[in-house]
Order: sequence, then structure tokens, then C-alpha cells
Amino acid sequence: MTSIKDIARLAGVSISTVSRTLNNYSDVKPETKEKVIKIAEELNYFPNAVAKSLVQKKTHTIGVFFGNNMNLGFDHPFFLDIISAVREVVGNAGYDLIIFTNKNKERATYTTLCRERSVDGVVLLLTGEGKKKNEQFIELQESGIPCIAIDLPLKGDKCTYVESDNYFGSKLAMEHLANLGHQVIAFIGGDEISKTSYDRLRAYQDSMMEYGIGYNPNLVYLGYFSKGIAQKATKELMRQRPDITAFFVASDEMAITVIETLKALGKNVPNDVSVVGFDDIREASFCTPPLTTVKQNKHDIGSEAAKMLLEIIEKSDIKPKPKTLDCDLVIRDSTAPPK
Amino acid sequence: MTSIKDIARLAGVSISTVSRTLNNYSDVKPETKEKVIKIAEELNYFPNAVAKSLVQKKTHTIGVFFGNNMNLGFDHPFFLDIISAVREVVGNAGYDLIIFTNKNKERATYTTLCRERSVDGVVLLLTGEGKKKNEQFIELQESGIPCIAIDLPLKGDKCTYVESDNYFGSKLAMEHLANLGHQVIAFIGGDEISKTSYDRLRAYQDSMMEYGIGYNPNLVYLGYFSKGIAQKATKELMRQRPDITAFFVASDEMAITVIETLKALGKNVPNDVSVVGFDDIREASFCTPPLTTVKQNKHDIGSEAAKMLLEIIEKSDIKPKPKTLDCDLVIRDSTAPPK
DNA sequence: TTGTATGCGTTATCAT
DNA sequence: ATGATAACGCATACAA
Repeated sequence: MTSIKDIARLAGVSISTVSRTLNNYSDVKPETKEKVIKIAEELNYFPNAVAKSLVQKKTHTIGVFFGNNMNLGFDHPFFLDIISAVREVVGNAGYDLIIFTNKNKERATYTTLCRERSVDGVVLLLTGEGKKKNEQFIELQESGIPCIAIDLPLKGDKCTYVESDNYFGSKLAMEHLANLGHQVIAFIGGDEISKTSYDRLRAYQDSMMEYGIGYNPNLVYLGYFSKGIAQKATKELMRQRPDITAFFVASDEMAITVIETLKALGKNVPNDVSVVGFDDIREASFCTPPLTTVKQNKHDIGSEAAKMLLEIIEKSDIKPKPKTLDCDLVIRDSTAPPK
Repeated sequence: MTSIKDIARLAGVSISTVSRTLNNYSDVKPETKEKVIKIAEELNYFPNAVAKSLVQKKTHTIGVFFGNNMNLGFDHPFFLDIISAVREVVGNAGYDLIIFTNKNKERATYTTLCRERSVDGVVLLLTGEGKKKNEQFIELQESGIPCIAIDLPLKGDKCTYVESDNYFGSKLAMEHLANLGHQVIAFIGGDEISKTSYDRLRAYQDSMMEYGIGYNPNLVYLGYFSKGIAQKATKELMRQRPDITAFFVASDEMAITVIETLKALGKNVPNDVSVVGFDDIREASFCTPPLTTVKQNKHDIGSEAAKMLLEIIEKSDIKPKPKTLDCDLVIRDSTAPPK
């Protein structure tokens, strides 16, 4: 509402003097400085960030994209923890978050939306969206817009990604099952074309080989992350291979569905069949039985992503590198030795 | 990067012609129009929203404030559902969400932050922050900035709020307990000074009177919404009044803690003591035993809030009115007749 | 139908 | 130490 022009008039100085004062320039006479500040406070003046952004080409905003599909946007169990950590880090550095929601832009891409809003950087939280938008990812990678993707292997001059060590985490899960004595271990995977999913599958396969069990494709069901798929997969696998004694499932949400489906099939978890999940969402500790799972360190993923993004934004000479964070195995009650 | 100036130069027209073309003005010769649009597409032009905002005094952004405390920000179980609904509604109307996170603004208030960013409207999601910031709320109410608060009774020319019918919902809970035959019903409340909490307390008191049980203050524990308080309250109440057969607890998070505490005290839920919560968060259906609770319709709260906000923004003559949405009782396994 | 000129609120360059 | 003035990218009132 009130601008530096108003202050200038009341203080009897020029707008440049007001601007200099308010921006703490050294070359302002103490008395004028005092006078200007006093008037600014009286008028309850706050600078117009829009005007500032226009001239400075810096908005102090970080854009956030996340999916629209079920369980991939705000609904995704990860979003909360990750964005919460991002918020903390960028907030302390003086940025606000702008969440892209505007639907009235058909021709827009991630890149053009970022340019339009002139965000200083962007976080991609598209877990599960797969590579349907591959061209858009390439455009963004090459755009020069500072960018961090979560669980999506983007690489560019100002662009990289943060993920969990899905391979290693999955090997922990498999080691746990093997140590319990399981041999016939099934795997239910998520989105086939995402790196995240693929790393988990590879670890399953490698483990089966390493433990001398051998890799058998008919113990594997791949689809995409969804409860419906999990239910179907469980039924089908148990019908074809009633000798299965354990499931390694690529997400907790699916794993919980697997448990429910097994119960419906008259199986006891973990006495008849063991189940291990991946993620460690809140429900994992509440479900019955509480789920043994591989814990992703969501808070660290978010804060590492945010820190890296700030570096890319603020240091021109940085060469962004992907970051892979450790996972831990959390043993609860959904696993036991086979009968 | 590329501006209307570039397009104008390449098309051999003035920038105003470009502007008019791109904004679909009728008075542009079809051929020039075509030429301009073609060049704009070739240059992959997108308008600079910052510049646009400056001249139009409209940013197409909705500000969002939420608490910083534990369980009051992104961590709050409600945030997700509500903001998800808000996002959907405002997104379809052509707005983006800007989440205020910048911490480098000590003297700032809700109002000044909104003015600074020139948001078109703002949503307050401060459930539980209480009235510590009363002066700020008053300033915002009177600021003329279109504003919707969730669970916080703000009223102004361009400002109102959306809440659940906490009183009615609580009466449903009490009716359920009374119908089961409970007489010695304790109440654990949240923030004493919030309307939300107070409405739940009043319903408890009124019910106790109506069912002829009588209101006894030593069956009531008020603090603020927190797990620690819930634990302490349970122990203290059970010590003073071992004859308690039921708890009505003002939030699910607290109710779940109450159940855990009762178990630790050697009580069986629901056989020894019944527990009813409020909110219906995800965990309510997963905990053991699954929690009987009053369900708040979070999605509707968010979408009603967003719709109302858009009305305030877009219709100058609207008189915003508070909206109170129904609650439902969800009966699960944490309640049973007293022994 | 199109171009010129002005302004939005600010910073920044250049005089003075 | 301070003031004019241009510029940021765009929309718009007014002229032509």
C-alpha cells in the first residue's frame, strides 16, 4: 500500500535516498537515515517483493512440483516429511515455497512454469510419476534452473537428485529374511520404469542368487505402486506358488495390503508367511502385526535436497552431485522363521 | 528470458500489439495476430508473472500460514488433507499456493507478509496455535486482505472462518458413551483458550448434565494438545478417580496416547475403560484397538474454505459468513459397555 | 488496427 | 551525501 514514494515525500528526500536507507547503505547521513526510518515505521512500510523481484531478478521463492495422482501428491506419505524438512532449510535461508497448483496452463511445462514465476530454484517431488514426462524432465535438466529431484535421476549443470540407497536397503531386507531361513521369497515391485523400483528389484534378484536360492521370475510381480495391484499380486502369487513363505514388497502401503490379503486368504502373518515392506510410513508401526520394513530417512532426504538446492542457487561454481542416503532395517512383528 | 520486446522486434510491430495479441484482444488484425503468435511460440515465450503482477496488482497466488510447533505445521495430521483440498480448488481457479516459510523477517506480521508478497488471499491453518498472536489476528481481520481461517474464529469484511461442528460432534460422542451405559466419563481437553477446544468441553459438560450424570470438574483435565499432557492426564485422572469407565478425549493423537497409557496401567480397552477420540486421523483406524472417534470432514473443510476465499477475492460485494461443517461418529473397537 | 507514452515499486547508475 | 533518471517486463489509456 505505502511505497517509498510516500516516505520520500513525507521525509522531504528523494526516493533513492529512501531506498538506500532502507537497504542499509553506508553513505546516508545519520540524521536523514533516522528520519526516514522513523517515517517508514510510522507508515508501517514494507517493501513490495514483486517490484523488488522485477528489478533484481531474484524472487526468494522455491518452486515445488508434486504429482496429481492418488498417493503421489499431498497424499503421498512422504510428501509431508520431506517438504517439512525442505521448508525448514529454505525458510532459514530466506525463501518462501511456492507450490505449483494452477491448472489453467495446458501448454505449460515444468520449465516454463518456473520461468513464468521466476522461481530461484525448484524441487521435484514426483515419486511415482515415472517417466511419462521424460521430455519435460530433459527440458528442465538443460534449462539452467537450479533443480533438485527426489527419487528421480535428473542430472544437469544446475540439477541433480537425492534418493535413498534403495539397493542397499533392499539387501538388508533380504538378508533379514534369508537369515530367518526363508527360501521361497516373493517380490512385489512398484513402477517398473523408475530407478527407485528397479534398484529394489535388482537387490532382490542379486540376493536370491547370493544366498544360493536362485532367481525365479515366477516369484516376482511388477506393476506400479498401488493397493489394488498389491492385492491382485498377492492372490496370484499365492495361487501359483503356495509354497511362498515370505514377501518382500517395494512399499509399505502395498505391504500392508499384502498382509490384509494374506489374512483374507486364511494365512497368519508372520507364522505362515512373513512380510517386509519399504519406506517406514507412520502406519507401518500401527498396523497388525506391526510391519518389518526398510526405513527411508525422509527428513534427511528433504533437508539434504534443500541444502544442495541452496548451494546451486547461491554458488555459481558448484558442480551438483547426486546424493544417496542410507536406509535402516526396522524389525517389527511381520517377520518370523518359516514353519 | 524472452520478452514481448523480442517478439515485437522480430514481428516488426510494437510491444502493445504483441501484448494485445497475447491477451486475446479483439482489435488485432488476423494476419498480425497469426504472425505474433507464431513467433511467440517459436521463441517459447511465456509471460513474466512478476512483471504482470506489478502492473495488474494481482499475483494469482494464495498465501498459506501454518504453525511451527510440533504437530501444528506440516506435521499436523490435518494439514495434508485440508491443504490438498485447498490446492485442488484454487488450482482449478488459476492460483498457485505460496507457503510462508521465510524466517528472516522478525518484525513481520501475517498482514505485512501478505502485503509484501501481494498475495490475492490467505489461508490460516494455525490449528492449535491458540491466541498467542491475538494482535496479529486483529490486524489481519481489519486489513482488508481476503482471508480464511481454519478453526480460528476470525471475522472481518474480507475475512471469516471454517470449522467443524465441534459441539455437535462431541455430543454424538457423549451420546454414544451414555447409550452404552457409562456414567463416570472423564474428559481430556486441548488448548483451553481455543474455540475448538472450548466447544468440545461445553458439549461434554452439557451432556453430563442432560444425561443426568452431573458435571464434576475433577473428571476434567485441560492442557493443550500434546501426547505428554495426555499421558499425564490419564495417570492423574485414573489415580484420583479409579472408577472412571470412559474417556472422551479432544483429539485422536491424545486419545491414542490415552489408550497406550491405560494399557500400561494394566487396563483393558475397551473392556475396562472405553475411549473416544476426535478428528479421525489415519492412525485412528490402525491403532489397537481401532479408535472410536468423531470424524472431521477435512477434505470438505479445505474445499469450503478455498471456495469461500475465491468468492471473497473475486466478488467485491460478498459478505463472508463463517461455515460450520458436520461431523460423524465413527464407531470402532475402543468403546464397549462398562463392566 | 496499430503505435506512443506512462506507470506499477523498486534498485542501480550516474551525476552533482 | 543526495537527487535524477533509467531500467525491469508488462498492460493500458490515449493518439493516430
